[in-house]
Amino acid sequence: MVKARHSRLDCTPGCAVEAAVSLIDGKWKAVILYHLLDGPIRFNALRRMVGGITQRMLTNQLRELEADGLIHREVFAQVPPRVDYSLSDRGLSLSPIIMALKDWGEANMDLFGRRLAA
Amino acid sequence: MVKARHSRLDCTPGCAVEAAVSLIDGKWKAVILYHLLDGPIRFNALRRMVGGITQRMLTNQLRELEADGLIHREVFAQVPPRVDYSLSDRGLSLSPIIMALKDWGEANMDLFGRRLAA
DNA sequence: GCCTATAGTGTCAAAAAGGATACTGTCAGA
DNA sequence: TCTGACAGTATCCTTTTTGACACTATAGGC
Repeated sequence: MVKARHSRLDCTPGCAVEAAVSLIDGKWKAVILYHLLDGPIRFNALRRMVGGITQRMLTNQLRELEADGLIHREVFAQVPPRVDYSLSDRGLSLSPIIMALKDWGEANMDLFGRRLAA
Repeated sequence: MVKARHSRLDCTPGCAVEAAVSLIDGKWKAVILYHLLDGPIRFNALRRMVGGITQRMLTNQLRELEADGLIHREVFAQVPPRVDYSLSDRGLSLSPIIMALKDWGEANMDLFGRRLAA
């Protein structure tokens, strides 16, 4: 039951674009999805991969992605807790977007201060 | 001379993704770029196409896109003023991203309240 | 003479996003 | 016994983004 976090779309042309960006905007979501492309991953592992994100933000973003039906959250009843995050089918269908972003970013690193090391 | 609006990229993997989204995030930029794919367009025509954007926001977003080297701004010395906006080569190279967003958005309109009319 | 369109700018305020820090409970290892 | 890892919460605060509204100058049409 996806809640209507995304309203106000009366759908001019270009609305589809707006709808899609609304799911991956913010500083972190696209990066999170990118790392999830490699397969299921635990909360703290993801946190280390993303780098620079606080626990609070990571939790927030993951919850929103889950609410939008893009990722799955699986809790293991273990005692050092374990939670795996993975892409749903819908999330996986975003991969053309994510990869396009990555390719463009790599090809245009010169726009930014530092260059990709290797 | 592109200014360093985009700093802090010490480049973990996934940084390319972060860099790319930083250029098209916000509620409007991707939509603006999408409409620019159809060719040069005047300020107010763009405003009408985007729909719901204020003058101030449109101006802001266009200036940022220009600063990032994604669009050109051509001023005609006429007296009802005329300014055309168009994609630069670099902006045009974003089209895979924009089209991927559009395609995904159209394919997943069911996530959002209303459906694309036709 | 008045209204409209053009492409903006300036100011103020509200809302959203993001960040810092401290806290939870349990178990394994030193 | 003390510490760290795990996956978070809760609270507070700052920064950024977005929106509302008013204002500019000039030319053409009525």
